[in-house]
Amino acid sequence: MEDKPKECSCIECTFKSTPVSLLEEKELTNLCNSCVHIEFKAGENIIRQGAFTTNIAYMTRGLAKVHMEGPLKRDEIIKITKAPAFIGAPSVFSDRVFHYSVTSLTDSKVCFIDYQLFDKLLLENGEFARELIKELSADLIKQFHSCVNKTQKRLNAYIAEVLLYFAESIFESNDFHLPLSRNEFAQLVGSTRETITRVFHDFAELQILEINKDHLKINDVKKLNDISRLG
Amino acid sequence: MEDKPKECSCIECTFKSTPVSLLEEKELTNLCNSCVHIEFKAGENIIRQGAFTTNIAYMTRGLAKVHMEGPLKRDEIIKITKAPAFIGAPSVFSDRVFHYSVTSLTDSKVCFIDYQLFDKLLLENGEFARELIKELSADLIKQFHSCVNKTQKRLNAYIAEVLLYFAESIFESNDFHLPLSRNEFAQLVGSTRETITRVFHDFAELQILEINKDHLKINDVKKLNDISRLG
DNA sequence: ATTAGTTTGTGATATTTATCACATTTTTAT
DNA sequence: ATAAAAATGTGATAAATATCACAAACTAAT
Repeated sequence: MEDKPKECSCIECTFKSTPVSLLEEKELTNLCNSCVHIEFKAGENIIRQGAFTTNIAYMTRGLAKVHMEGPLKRDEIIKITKAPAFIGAPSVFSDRVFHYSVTSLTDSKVCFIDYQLFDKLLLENGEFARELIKELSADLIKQFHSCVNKTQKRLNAYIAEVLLYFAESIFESNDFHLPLSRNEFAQLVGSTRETITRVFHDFAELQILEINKDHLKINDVKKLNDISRLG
Repeated sequence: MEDKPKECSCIECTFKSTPVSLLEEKELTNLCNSCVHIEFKAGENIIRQGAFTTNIAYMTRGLAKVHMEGPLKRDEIIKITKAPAFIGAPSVFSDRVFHYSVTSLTDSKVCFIDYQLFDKLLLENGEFARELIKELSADLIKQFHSCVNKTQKRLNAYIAEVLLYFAESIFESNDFHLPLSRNEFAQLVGSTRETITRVFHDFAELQILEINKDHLKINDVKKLNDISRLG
């Protein structure tokens, strides 16, 4: 182990994620020296459900789907994650077995950090630990919300919500390329490919949406919002 | 602040919860001196959605429902929590506003801990922080699972799963008093009062369940399990 | 004990969404 | 460029569950 950072992109991470920005220089150096950066192409599997792990995976670039094989052996997408994010955190901290898969939706970059070191950071740097607690807490609450909304809303309302999520939180634009197939979108909202087709067409007919393959343009955010809230 | 514990039930907590058991004696003493124990009767509201908070709520005895008003203004029950548990943790750590309500289902006891002190413990005691991270992580994964199962299974299968959960995890007996009304049970599984009645009767007809008001007896765990896994 | 309020049960019906079958389009590989 | 494979669109139909309306049972209060 060396005592100063080599050419290592961990330094850049500092500006991207609150937890990492709290590390002291020496800690960051250690982090740099015991992590591996790997690039993934769109569609590649980053984390595989059922695998045992001793690494913390920190996605520094790209978009990924977090998905899980359900009891009926069909895949459900739990959420869409945008870098930067600790994509494997809850699994590593609970029992070291991944309970879900993560697959990249765009080209992406993931930094695998040795768990031993990470654990040491947690023990020694309270602020780092606190930030991680904050992130996990926020994730948990988001999860509560999306589960409640999915359960309570009718399908077109939940689809409207997810479309707005893509526009607002993922792409920050009302005009974007949906990084999911119709089938994957169905897995995300708990429906089927055919029904997604139909709802998208309904939205297009109502002049809310313009659809061209995977290119979506939300023309009427207000109406989509109304559907999301009331429909 | 005094420097030795008064008659304070925090000491007992040590044996109940991993995070608390990691505290040093002095830390535990401080905890004792800055927390308030409150008892709740069955049905009383412990945490109210929308309220601002500066306390960590630690339930030391009893059973509670964690519930949330959904977008259609109907209540959904997110989960059933059994003491000991940090019932408000994720909300306090993210933005200090409760995103859900917690209502006791049995008589229960809750310890409200000042957030300032709690935060200090987190910063100074890395192992305590790590345990909290573990708990939050495990909660998040449980949440993923229940959301996927609820989405993917048909209703009777998910109801079977929830009944088994009560038997195995909450009461550790196949013979118990359901602490929820039909309507609440419906809110937990995402259905309606009427449908719960019908499914319970179906299970009774199949000799799987004996029902007498809120007293349930699971006669055929194996069959209920089959329904949960495949149905 | 009687009444009022709440919870539960039950049948008829409506609604939503899945499923199935097949056509069409798009993508990928040769 | 062509064939094969994968993804998408579309109508007809089926299945699951919600909704509605009302009856019955239970609970709590006077």
